[in-house]
Amino acid sequence: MAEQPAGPVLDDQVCFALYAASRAVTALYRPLLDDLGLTYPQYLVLLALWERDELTVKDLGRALQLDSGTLSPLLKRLEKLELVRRERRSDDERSVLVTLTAKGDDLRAKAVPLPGLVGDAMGLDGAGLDELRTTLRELTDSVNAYRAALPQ
Amino acid sequence: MAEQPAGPVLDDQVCFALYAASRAVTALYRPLLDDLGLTYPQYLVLLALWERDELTVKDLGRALQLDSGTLSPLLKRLEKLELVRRERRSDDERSVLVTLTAKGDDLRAKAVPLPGLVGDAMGLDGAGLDELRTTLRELTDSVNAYRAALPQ
DNA sequence: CATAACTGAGTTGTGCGCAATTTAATTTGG
DNA sequence: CCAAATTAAATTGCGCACAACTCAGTTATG
Repeated sequence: MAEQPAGPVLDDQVCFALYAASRAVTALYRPLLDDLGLTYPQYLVLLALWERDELTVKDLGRALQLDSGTLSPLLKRLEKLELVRRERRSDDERSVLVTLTAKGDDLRAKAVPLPGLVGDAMGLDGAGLDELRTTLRELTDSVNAYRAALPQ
Repeated sequence: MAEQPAGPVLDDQVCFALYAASRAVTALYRPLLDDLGLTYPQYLVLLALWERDELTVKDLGRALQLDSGTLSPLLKRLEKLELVRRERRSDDERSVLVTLTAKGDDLRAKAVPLPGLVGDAMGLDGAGLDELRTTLRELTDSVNAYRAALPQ
């Protein structure tokens, strides 16, 4: 019998592998996004807006799984960078519509090469990436369903 | 031909799937760790210490891929909770040895059920978890090698 | 129509992550 | 042996994440 620590082991944990992988990928994006003057979460917000201009803070929160406590200050910074505009909806003054400025729209072209570069660095072929993305999405859905079932 | 946004799409990105999965798993751990009075990164530090007491800050940084800017204040909080002790090494006063207190050691027993619970919530069987962990570790290594090759 | 319930943003406070800098201790080279 | 280079922690500053709370606007109900 091998020695066996009387508890969980760091390197056995899928949760740690996820945590480490996520931070490694973000760290790879960092110098690339620096050239665009963006952080990684800001880049994700712009990804959502490039896909469809005119999203409310609530829409962005649903797409990125982030709440207003994270998004409100982040969007203020993007507004200060003149990449997005924020305005209350006239038909429902509770909602804030976020739209791209011309400057924000222009940034899209500079972002096009990023996913390819990062995909290469991951050391997986197209099929491997597809499979990993599918597995991760199923895992996320499963975990979130489990979470929703737990609390009061 | 379907419409195609002239740029990267959020839901196509493996990087976003990683980011979302990592946060979902951390969020599942949160209420469980609340019962132990720990945050997720604090739990990771204790995982490393349960495996082998007596690690320097540098050792912990290597194991968790975190720098002293993150670890120093985190370890101070663990010390204030009386879960770890910190002391300079007598043979090299630059290094700080982190060791478990009895209270920190006792917490291990309460942490034993956590990985099983979280594994269940992920909706993967043992083989699926093994494969995912292997894929993620290879991805992390590949990305970090790529990063090391880039800068000055 | 009044008021209670709900909804969407924003604010506050805490704890990461990480770059950049500082300080002290050790090692190396001349 | 001493100055320069290296190393290990700690500190500072910024931007997330997220819980808890506030506030204004909207909807539902009696």
